[in-house]
Amino acid sequence: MRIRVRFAPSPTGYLHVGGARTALFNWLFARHTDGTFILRIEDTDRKRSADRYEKAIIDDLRYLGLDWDEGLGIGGKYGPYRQSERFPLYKEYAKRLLKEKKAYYCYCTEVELEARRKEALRKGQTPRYDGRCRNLRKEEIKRYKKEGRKPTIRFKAPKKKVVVSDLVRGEVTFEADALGDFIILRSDGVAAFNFANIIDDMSMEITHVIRGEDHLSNTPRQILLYRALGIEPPKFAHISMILGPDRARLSKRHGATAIAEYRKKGYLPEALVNYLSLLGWYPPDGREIKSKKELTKEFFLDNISKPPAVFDNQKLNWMNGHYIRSAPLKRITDLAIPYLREAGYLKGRITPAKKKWLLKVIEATRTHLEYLAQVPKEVEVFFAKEVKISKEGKEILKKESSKRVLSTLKNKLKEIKEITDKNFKSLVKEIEKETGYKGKDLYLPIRIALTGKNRGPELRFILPILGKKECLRRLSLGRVGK
RNA sequence: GUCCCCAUCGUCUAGCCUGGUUAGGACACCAGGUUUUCAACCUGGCGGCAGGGGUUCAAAUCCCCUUGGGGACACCA
Repeated sequence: MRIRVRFAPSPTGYLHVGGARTALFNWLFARHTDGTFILRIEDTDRKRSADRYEKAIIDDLRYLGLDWDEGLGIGGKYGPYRQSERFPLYKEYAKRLLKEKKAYYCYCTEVELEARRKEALRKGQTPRYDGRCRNLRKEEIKRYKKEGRKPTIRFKAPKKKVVVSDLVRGEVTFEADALGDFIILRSDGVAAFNFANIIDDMSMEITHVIRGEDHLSNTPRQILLYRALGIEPPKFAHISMILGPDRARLSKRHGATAIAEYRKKGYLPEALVNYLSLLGWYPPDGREIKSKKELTKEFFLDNISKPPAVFDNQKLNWMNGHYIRSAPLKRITDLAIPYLREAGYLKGRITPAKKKWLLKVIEATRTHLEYLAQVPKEVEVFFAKEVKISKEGKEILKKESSKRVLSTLKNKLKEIKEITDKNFKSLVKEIEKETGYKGKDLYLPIRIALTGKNRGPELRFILPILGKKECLRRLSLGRVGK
């Protein structure tokens, strides 16, 4: 049988790293097994769901390159793939359970329920529905109806031990009285999560449910529902949570958690995917840098690790930097252009000559990058109109040796047509020969006079990128080099 | 509070299932090399089996307890 897995986000917020990791694991498993990856939207909470989130989630999945074979925007024979369009189906199954006496109407109001819940919590008891509406007498029902109460439908949870057989955790046993009768259809007729979820998994013939560990304790409820419907449940794999540095569940207060934020900051999809793949999974050969193709080949549910994983931004940054350095220069340059525009360094159309120049600028600076939003800061020296020299820099320029090096450089520059990658070396050699200075005495004054800073991109990049004219202009700024 | 999950360097983790390893790798950190600087890169170093009981000739590995962390207990998903 062909493997069918799904990613089923609810559109109540942006795709965050945890969701992305779940989507990725599902995707990898589907691709590894040549199965089907399905995207389904769980929007039964009409109040919190929003179209813009649905759109954003789709954008982010596309950005990560996690394409789906069936579902939203694609269709398929198991559709519709939006739960809000499947309400009749849930109702039908709820009615069936009602008829089979496996569910019942409950007339308790939200206010009553909440009060009882709080009371139980206060007393240190497990908050659980007491089943008081299980056997309502006719007159009671009449009275409630008269009061205008709209009933929910509750599932009669059998008081039996439930064993969840989990692919990553093994057999997990839940005690018989751990759960009360839970709501499957709300008073407004909309299915509750546990119900809609299993009806869809069942009717979409999902074979493996790979999801966050926070769903592990939902699973016994769902298994009970499968049993009541006489259906074999899918296989479950609960992957551990992603934590912040303080070991609390990762959330906004830990900083960036939305994939969209990482995208905006200029994280490459392959870096994000690669880093996320390492959160709770380990490649058999121990080599961590992996393309999506390799990940697909090697990913299997066996080597998923159980303990929760702390999200390490430093490692992500390192990995993103690695991909920035090893990607084709042209691609990184193209990706950097929007950031340069935003910084005001680039305006209008980019001529081929300008593009060529930009490639060099990125080549000179990419080794310093962790993410693309850092580009403007790194390339500043090439765009600055003025050269601001630090106090220490001024001290160095005051030295007799510096003055001689710079005036020689100036003269040499005037003699040549243009400074290029090729003649840079010989130019420096000539200055060295003529002045007798080398090393720091030779290079540092040039760097400072040209950029104002004593660190930055390599000089062999700086001179050709600035060009003869700009070099001479900068040398004459602030009476330097006279 | 009750139930469930988890526990190897600061972090991600390999090793655990099928006891015998100098407990391995990656990020970070430190040092050296390379480079005119920084970065990148290369080499080396620092650093860990939460604690306590068992079982066994032998325990990171199997069992129990403690501790710690996380999750769930909604007309949220």
